[in-house]
Amino acid sequence: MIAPFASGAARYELDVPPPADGSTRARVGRLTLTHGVVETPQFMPVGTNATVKALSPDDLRDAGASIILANTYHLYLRPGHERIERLGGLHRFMDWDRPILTDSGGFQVVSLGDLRVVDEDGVTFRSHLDGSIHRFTPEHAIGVQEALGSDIAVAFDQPVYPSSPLAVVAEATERTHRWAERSLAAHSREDQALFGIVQGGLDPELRAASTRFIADLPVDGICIGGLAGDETAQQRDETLDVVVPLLADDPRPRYLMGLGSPADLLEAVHRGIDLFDSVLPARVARNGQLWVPGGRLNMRNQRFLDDPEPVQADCPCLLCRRFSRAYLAHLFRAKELLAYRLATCHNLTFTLDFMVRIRASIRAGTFPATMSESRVRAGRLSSGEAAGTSA
RNA sequence: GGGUAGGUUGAGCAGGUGGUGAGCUCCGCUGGCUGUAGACCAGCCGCCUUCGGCUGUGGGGGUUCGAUUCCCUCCCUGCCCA
Repeated sequence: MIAPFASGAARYELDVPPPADGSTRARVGRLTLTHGVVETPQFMPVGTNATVKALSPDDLRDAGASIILANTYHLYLRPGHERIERLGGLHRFMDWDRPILTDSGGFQVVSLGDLRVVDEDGVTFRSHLDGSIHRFTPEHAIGVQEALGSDIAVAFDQPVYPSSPLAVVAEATERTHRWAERSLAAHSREDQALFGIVQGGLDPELRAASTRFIADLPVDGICIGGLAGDETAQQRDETLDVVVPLLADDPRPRYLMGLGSPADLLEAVHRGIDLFDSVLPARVARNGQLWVPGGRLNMRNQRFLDDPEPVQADCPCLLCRRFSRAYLAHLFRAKELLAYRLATCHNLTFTLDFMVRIRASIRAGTFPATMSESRVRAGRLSSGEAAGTSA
């Protein structure tokens, strides 16, 4: 049994450790933060601009969100972290009183592409909003996050696409390590946890080295970055099978950054991941794709125009309680704003309920077998492939 | 009734003054989206047997080797005047 982890701003306890038979690395835990408790495995909806697009805080709560993610880079540029601090901090600003994790802005180093230049000290980039020039260093990224007042800050890192050449991955990974140390040194806020990020691309040795390096730091949690990119599912699984076993006796939560499809969540929980975030359920919802047990519905398809049934009969979300598929299909065609809210409510409710069922299954000692419905959909969890047997 | 401007693929248009009109935007159809520059992007969107072929510029007729273009006539629509 792993001893609980505790720092000034975070405490992590395992309610259900992974089974001794090695059939799965899945576990249930409780992460206690300044603004509340997060049960793991858990999914964090992404609210980049201090809002989960299309939803109110009440909608988020109704969907079952216990922690959300916000973005350092975006809030620094607009409205400005100092303004948010003056206005009482991020929680008060967006009226969300549960935990918030802020991503450091490292991901934007990749996603903004040509707008930035990386050097050893930090990143110089052009604002995507007005073209003005800005600079982020590990110290600055931490300073912004402390001003925002999130429950969890994340070290400034330099992710690269998984398919990048090994030399590129190696350089970015080593720089990420130096930046993690600087992030840690710069961090001072007692009521805010700090997570470090493992990089290393798809190379097993780089990944292992990065895992050891980050795990040796006194951070409050271990992020696994650089995935959810252009890698295959198998490459992702193999990478997790390198990282997680090295953390087997580590008492801190493991956070896989950027993954969010039901199949991906299931697979990664099986391989020992505790926390997730992704824009996927919210983004695909806005684009008309609704997640239901056993598959997905594209509400733009004309077959839904006369469909009086709810999207998912047993779903407690605002959409499914009160409206038909036909109504939602109409709203999407008319580009009515309610479409985006209702669809996002549903997909986040679905995703967060999926995590509830995963936790229940782990508690019952039947994971992943009782998730068989999803298992068929995932098509990847075979009995001979149990995580622990090969690790 | 007179005058005038028009009639182009579901809608709205562009273009075309005798030498091969399938171009655009909507609408529509189908995919995609994973630490959010994303209520977005991509493909298709006359017909067929689709690396090609056929049809198509309001209807009919005429001139011509060749007509969306020139001529005649008819129909329809907007506006102005009676």
